Amino acid sequence: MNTSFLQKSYEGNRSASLKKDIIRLLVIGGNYSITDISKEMNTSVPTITKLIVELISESYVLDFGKQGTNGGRRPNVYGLNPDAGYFAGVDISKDFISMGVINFKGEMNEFVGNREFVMENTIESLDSLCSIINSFLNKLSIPRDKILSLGVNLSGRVNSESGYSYSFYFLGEKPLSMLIEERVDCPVYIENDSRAMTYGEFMMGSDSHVKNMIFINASWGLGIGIIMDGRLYYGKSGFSGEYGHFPFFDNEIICRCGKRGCLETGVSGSAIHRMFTERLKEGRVSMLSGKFNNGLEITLEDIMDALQKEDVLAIEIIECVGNEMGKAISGLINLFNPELIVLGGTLAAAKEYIMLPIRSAINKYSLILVSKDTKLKLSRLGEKCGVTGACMLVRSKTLGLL
Amino acid sequence: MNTSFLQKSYEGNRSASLKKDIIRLLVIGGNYSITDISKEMNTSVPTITKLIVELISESYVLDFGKQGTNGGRRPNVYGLNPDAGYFAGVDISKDFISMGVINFKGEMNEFVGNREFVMENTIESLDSLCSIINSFLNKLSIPRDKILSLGVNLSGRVNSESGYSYSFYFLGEKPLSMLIEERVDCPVYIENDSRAMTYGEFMMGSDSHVKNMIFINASWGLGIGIIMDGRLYYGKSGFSGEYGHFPFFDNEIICRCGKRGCLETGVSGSAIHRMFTERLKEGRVSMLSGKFNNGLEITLEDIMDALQKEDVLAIEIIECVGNEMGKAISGLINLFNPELIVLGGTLAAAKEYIMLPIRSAINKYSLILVSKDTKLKLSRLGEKCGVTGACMLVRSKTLGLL
DNA sequence: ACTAATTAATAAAATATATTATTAACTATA
DNA sequence: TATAGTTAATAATATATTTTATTAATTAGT
Repeated sequence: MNTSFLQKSYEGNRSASLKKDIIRLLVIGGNYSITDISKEMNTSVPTITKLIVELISESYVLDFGKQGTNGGRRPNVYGLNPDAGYFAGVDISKDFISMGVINFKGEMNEFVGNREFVMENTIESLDSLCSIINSFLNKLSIPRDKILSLGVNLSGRVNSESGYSYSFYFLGEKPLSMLIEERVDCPVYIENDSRAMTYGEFMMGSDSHVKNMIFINASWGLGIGIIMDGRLYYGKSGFSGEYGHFPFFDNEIICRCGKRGCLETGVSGSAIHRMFTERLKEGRVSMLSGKFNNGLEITLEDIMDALQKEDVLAIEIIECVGNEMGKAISGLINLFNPELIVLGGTLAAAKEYIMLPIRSAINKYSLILVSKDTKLKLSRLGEKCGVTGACMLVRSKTLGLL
Repeated sequence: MNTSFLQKSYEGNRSASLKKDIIRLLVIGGNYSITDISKEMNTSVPTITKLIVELISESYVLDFGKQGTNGGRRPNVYGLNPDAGYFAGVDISKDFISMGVINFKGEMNEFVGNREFVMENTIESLDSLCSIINSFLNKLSIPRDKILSLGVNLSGRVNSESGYSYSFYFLGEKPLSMLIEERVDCPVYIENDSRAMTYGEFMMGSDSHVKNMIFINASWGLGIGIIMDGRLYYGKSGFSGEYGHFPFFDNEIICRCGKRGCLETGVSGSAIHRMFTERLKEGRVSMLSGKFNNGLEITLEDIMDALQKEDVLAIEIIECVGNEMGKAISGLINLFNPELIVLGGTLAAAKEYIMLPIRSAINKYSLILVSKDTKLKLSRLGEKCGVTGACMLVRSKTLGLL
């Protein structure tokens, strides 16, 4: 009878579906009084009262006691029980992984950023990834069985529904999510990195009322995430947002996808890296010239560091890339008429060095009437964006809130 | 008590909201038995029975009697009453207007295609437009008060919520929808032409299960419409879909929007028209050379006619434009991972002449994994697309089904 | 400190909806 | 053409939900 709203099929079970709606409300809006929930959900106070009592007895919800008010009897406010369960997230990028855990309320309890890890398309690499995840989870003060699920971000084509990753860790028959599940012994959802970051920024961003936003993940590659009418957009197989492979340039640079002219070949961390080393080869000077001339590998992180130290070559290249990115963003504005565009990923660390040329290109290339609707911001979450998104998204998936 | 589900606010009125859901179901799926509706809506048979009886007494719904079955008692099937009301639609393009009327069931009763009309940004032009609409509506066999609303398609930036059109008929203080309403004495909704066409194709297309589709309106300009998760996408102010002004080319052609490099300058009817006349000026021959050399104006329609007659220059230019369009469509595929892309508008009449280069460019420029999800089709509705969309959309808006 | 006004929470009554049982209408098959 | 099996529609009953009334807790003003 008193089945958890998480379990079973609740098709046509109004009570369970209302409970889910309450959880959704608390996830998005924090704490609420019964009267507020009742108004928000167009459902009577006695019904909400009954459901809240049940949710408390199931320990998903806590009574946080009386709240201050502007006249009248003070209501009790209710919110999610932080300890009802935890959700872990892993963000895998080109050379690093980051991991974290959020509680039921969505607060991040643990975070490990940018641990070095080189991904290879082998079972061994997957084993090693999973043992890193396992040791992270075991070191937590949270009992292992309280971690309800794990979200894993990967770049490239990821079908989070089927659990298959096609660009990385495409290791044959079984879906990747199942392979990881077998190794970490906990439900696993995989997701495209840009989409997860988008969700993180959407849920944690200051503009929580925003219903139409585009997140730009400008890292080694370039991907975007799309929130439309308040929902994360996937597309037919979850491959939406591959803006990096938009045929944007008339150049002869071969993209890692095999095609040429991709936006990514001119607008991305890899593009900056290529341009920068090309210039060094041509004899341009930079504070990285020494390292380069000693035959050492220049990384994208080196370039971003140099930028912070006002390296002229880095500034110049970022400006150039920013201009093209602004042009590309103009296209998105004309296409989506979004309320908000958030720039995130590695390149977002360039802050105003990249935002300035972007803004000026938007003025140049987008329809003014359309672009004046659109706010452009830097990611609030920074390097935690990927993990936050992974955690938030896996919570929503687990609770069935999407 | 027995308030029509169309009127008043039905916030928190379950009965009215269920009625709307039934209407929505019948709009999308045609006729249903009570059992089917009950299953589809997760609501009990007695409840649905009660609501259907009410809807019949309100004359929105008709009992179409017994249906054949595969064993067991035959159910009565119910569907929309065609005569419950009518919806008119007007599609205004560069040089023509088309008008039509659908009944409550969505069947087109009347259609007048491509009546010549030159739109100007003046009150006089608007007066003349409205008198054309009025005489069309008055000539119908349908009593005027049975026409519940009128949908008007315009190209350019249209905010259908506020009723303002910013690109055409931007005539000052009052919203355009109100100006037309005053002249035709019937509720008016204005809409962007590409979006309306998209909705028409979405509702009438063969692939009715498709939840993610992109419609490409390739006419004098180039616009797209977006259906995501089964819903028509508007964006913040309803300006989404302005793909024609995506900064796509590195050319020096000034677009009608004032910017340069817009996709429209290379992929659109106007681009074909420009290229064609340029070639004629350069001395290239075509079956239109005679007309051109006599100093007569060559229209886009002339070129499309010549194409049908296998004019080599027309074929050549269409092929070239098709290739660029395919490149542009590849970008959309990578971005949206849609299930279906429909090509409509004037250029769709070029059929395989344009589809072939488009398909080949998609193979060249899109990610195979993504594009193999996507079917590409020509519009089923052809020249009726705009009016059909206007009618279907204004029905949905009036019935509150969006 | 008392009173009126305001809002919250609970209880009782009324209404709405769903479940189950029953009857009806039909198909397929012996 | 009878009969078992199947599905639909209706009736009766049970359950769920809302509405209204009542009580509780609080603030602001006198």
